[in-house]
Amino acid sequence: MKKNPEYGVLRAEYLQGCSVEVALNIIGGKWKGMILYTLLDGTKRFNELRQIIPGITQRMLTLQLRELEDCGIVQRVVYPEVPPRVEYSLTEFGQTIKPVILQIREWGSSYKKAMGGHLKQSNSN
Amino acid sequence: MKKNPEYGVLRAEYLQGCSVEVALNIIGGKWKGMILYTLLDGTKRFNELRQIIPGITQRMLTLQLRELEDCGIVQRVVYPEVPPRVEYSLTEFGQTIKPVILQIREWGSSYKKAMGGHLKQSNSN
DNA sequence: CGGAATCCGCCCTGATACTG
DNA sequence: CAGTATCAGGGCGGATTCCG
Repeated sequence: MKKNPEYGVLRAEYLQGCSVEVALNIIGGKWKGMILYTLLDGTKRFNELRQIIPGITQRMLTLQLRELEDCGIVQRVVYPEVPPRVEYSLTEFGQTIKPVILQIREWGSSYKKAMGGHLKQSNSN
Repeated sequence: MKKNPEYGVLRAEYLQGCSVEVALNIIGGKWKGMILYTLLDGTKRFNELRQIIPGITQRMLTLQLRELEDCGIVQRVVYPEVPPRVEYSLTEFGQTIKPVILQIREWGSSYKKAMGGHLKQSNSN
């Protein structure tokens, strides 16, 4: 999901595959979920996102935001100021992903609870 | 999520990160979603999965199933027959992922509907 | 039938430096 | 502040071969 150099254009590849694949192409990946989860909270500036999401590099944040923008999920607004200010937020359609992300989070939480005690201490070998 | 050579052991890395990341580590990736979606339907044999999931290679199916097994989401049952028969199914806890996958599919479906008409024909340039 | 093992290319990702 | 440019490495994933 990262070959077309033309930004701001919904690419056909985002619509390939069954519905499950289409959705996971958008919210899957290493950073997309966290970015979207962060944006559920409301509009965020670039460096805000960088601080909230642990471990993400500037490059990756930029690239992933571009893809989400291309998907029509995230909106990017540039304010012509000095120093520049860029704000990211969910688009109107992007808002519809909120219950999905929240349910994913809930399941992840229950998974941690269920599996937290099952960690083998055999890695002390 | 693919370095530990010891199978059948829940690895700590599956529990790292916030709940959203934990969940997406399990259902994200290129094939996991489709595999889980297929298994929602019930127990499947190895080659059944291979036929149902378009484009997956034997290697990838094996690797992804192993990871899902390590996560405690998928159960692998080997029948000592000739020729061998191996059946995969969701574990009891794995069943809890069903509403998540279904909601992901639903969102993907609405995404296709919403964006299907927005494809730029500008690639005819 | 259901794998395991090996080889290998590509691209994803990180690190670093530079810019408007 | 919010990027872009460039380079380098590692691992993801495909193709192929072999096995019980």
